[in-house]
Amino acid sequence: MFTMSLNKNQGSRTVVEPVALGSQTLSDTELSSLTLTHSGEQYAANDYETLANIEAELECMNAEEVMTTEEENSTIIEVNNENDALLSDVVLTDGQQQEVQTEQIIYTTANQSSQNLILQTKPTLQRVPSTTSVQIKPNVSHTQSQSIMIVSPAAGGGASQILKISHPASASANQLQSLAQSLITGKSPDGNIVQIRSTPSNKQNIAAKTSGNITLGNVQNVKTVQSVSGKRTSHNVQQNRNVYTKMILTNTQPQTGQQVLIASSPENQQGQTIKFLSSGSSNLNMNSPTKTITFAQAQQMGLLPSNKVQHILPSSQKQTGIIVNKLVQSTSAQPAKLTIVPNSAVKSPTKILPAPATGSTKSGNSQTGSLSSTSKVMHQNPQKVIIRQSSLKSGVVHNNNPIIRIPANQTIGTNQVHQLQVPGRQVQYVRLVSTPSSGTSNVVTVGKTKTPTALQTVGVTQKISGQQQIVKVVPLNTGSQTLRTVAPKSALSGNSQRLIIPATTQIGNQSKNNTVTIPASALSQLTSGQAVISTNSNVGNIVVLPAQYLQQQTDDSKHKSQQSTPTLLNNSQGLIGNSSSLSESKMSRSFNNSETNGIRPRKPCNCTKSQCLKLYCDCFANGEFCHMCNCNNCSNNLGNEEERQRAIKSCLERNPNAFRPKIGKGRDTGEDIRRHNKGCNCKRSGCLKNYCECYEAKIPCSENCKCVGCRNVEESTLHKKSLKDLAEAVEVRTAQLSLNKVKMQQMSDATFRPPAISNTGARQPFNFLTDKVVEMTCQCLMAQAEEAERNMFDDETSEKLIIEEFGRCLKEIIESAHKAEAT
DNA sequence: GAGTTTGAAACT
DNA sequence: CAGTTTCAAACTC
Repeated sequence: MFTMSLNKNQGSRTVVEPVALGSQTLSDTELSSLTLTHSGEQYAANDYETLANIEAELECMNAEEVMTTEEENSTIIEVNNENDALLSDVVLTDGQQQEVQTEQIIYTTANQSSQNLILQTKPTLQRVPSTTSVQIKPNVSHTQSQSIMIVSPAAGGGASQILKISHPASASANQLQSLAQSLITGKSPDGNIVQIRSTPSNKQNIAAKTSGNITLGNVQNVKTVQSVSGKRTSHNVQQNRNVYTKMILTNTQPQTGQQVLIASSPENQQGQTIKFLSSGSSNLNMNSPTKTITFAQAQQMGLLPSNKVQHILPSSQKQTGIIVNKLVQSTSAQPAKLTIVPNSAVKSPTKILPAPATGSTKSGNSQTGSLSSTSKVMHQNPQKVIIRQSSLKSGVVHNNNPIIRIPANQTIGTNQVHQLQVPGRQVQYVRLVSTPSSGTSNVVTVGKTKTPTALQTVGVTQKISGQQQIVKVVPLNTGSQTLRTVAPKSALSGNSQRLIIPATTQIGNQSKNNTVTIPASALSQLTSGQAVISTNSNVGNIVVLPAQYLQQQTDDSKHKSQQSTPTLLNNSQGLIGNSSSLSESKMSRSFNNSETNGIRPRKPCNCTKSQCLKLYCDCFANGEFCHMCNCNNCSNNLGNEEERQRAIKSCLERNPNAFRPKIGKGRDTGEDIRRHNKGCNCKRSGCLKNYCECYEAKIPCSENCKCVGCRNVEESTLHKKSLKDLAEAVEVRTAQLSLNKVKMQQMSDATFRPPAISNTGARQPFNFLTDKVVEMTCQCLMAQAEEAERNMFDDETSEKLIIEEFGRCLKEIIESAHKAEAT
């Protein structure tokens, strides 16, 4: 495992920690001797430097997608808060999110056969990234190839570069760094391979000077290199063979139908990042991209801010799809696993929606991606990627959207994999499709389970390539678990295997096997005849499912879920989410347990007429597929994807922000107060019942609201408002009384009218309640209210004073009446 | 659990 | 954009 630390707060300062690569410790000087080879050719590191000198300015690929300063936080890396041990190896010190240059680093953990290191830097407000120094410490022994992946936004361009470097197991940290510095090859928007050289001024000195450090920040100098045949750029580092250097530069234009992995944060999108990694090296089994939603699609769906998305195109054009977070896989065919470690303090719900039907989705042979929102460090064969989300303010609930990362697995044929992330939403879904021809594909979904549950295993049988594979489904929960096999719901015809997996779930204890974790919400897919495909060819295919799913499976499929809901809640994986979303808040109320455990954060819907394809349906509104709901005629599932896509499109046409969280931060003041973006419109509930979305979200009504008689105000404002409300109420009441009086008078005129003068000839008291008297009375009450406000009296005292004033007014009226009568 | 109330979403 | 209708959740009994 590599360990690196990044200190954002102090600009470029590099935090270096002792690193051990595998069992070996490499000296800094080893770096200089490192050479790169490509296709049998050997290149010295300097050669690549020379290549890097080919200057061509690569326009910022995502020029239009520059981060806006409006967003304060970026959500790029998810951090697993459960596994501190895991994080211990990964040291990421990012300080304030809103700081100038924030960079995030993602790196993978090494496994036996390969080590992967992913470094990710995050673009921030400033266009010129500061230098980021990363120190890498390999401390895990390994056998074969190792890779380093560096993802960093281009300076100011918003484009992300991904550098993948495969290196020999024996490579030292310095060597790795040197590789990273020496050559970065990417793909420009026009399809050219580009090389990016960091800090050109110190090319030769980089290795020595920055020994132990990788500078990612200055990617400003992008060099375009002529397209390599096959547009693949990979280099073997000759030093111990098995070393590859690969750099992939993100491209914002998914022109060729390539799909883009999208990660976005709903509210605070500042640092949203989309990463796509594709295997460029033939030596690496990364040929197949995983299809994801296109960028435009994501934007269309409102899931992805247009100015904050970055994509990385696969280096190979053959690949029609983009592999997201695809790790370099060694030829050992070991399954790659992606682990997303959610930021500890902040849970960011993420949703993945199927791409709109209109979006072109090419699919080709690709490896299915694996998505995991959380995972523990695995020491097993599967490669792992740990993605850590930084930049979220810890302890503060945000609307920040988590990032969806999908490790590449094989997906073959026309199957499509769509990923969408809905900001502020609680559940991430990944649909993985693999064709039978592909043999195996790893589908990894991560569900996070905090509460240990009994281990249950479900076996899903499916035929792939005429061969029946069994997928073992085990509960996410860690701890000793017993597996049991459950008969698959239905045999799947080979080509259309689908899995929808909530990204928020986390991989539980997968250390022992190649396991796939499937959140409960994804189970519905299985029940509908869809199967989870295990991609691991050589290892037992294991799919981890929530325990409750097993129950569901064993039960009649008709049972829709209210039964299972409680169980689900208990075992449910924690939502990584943004507490700011309305849905989340709903969830928190209704499913407190699930909030943290959360597989199924929300209540099942009960839609009957909307087919769950309108925003009436909470599931749909949250970008989730219905699962274990009580709805009738539900079309919010993969089986009706086209229809669903149309519905999504329709909703977005009506409201481009339809799928964005309703609750966000107040922007005016910058205060960290959640508020309803649209505001409520309550009239009768006083905003004190759950009918009110503000109240439901446990936030006070704001100026955005158009509610009437609102009582859902902040404590501080309650006092003032109560007085004003009281005065207003008096005024309204007075007006009503006046109106009633008029009406009464009219009625009296028509029917019964008490004599204005009593039998004694005296004037009746009510005749003294003229409009002027009422008005004067109201003025007195208002004056009293204002005075009480000035005096800062508490509500009770103020009300008392006003009432007393009212009594005094009445008394005066009566006295006046008596006087008039007397005269 | 049926019926009512409520307000957002959808529709006109 | 306002008014009305539809819808599903919240609420009441």
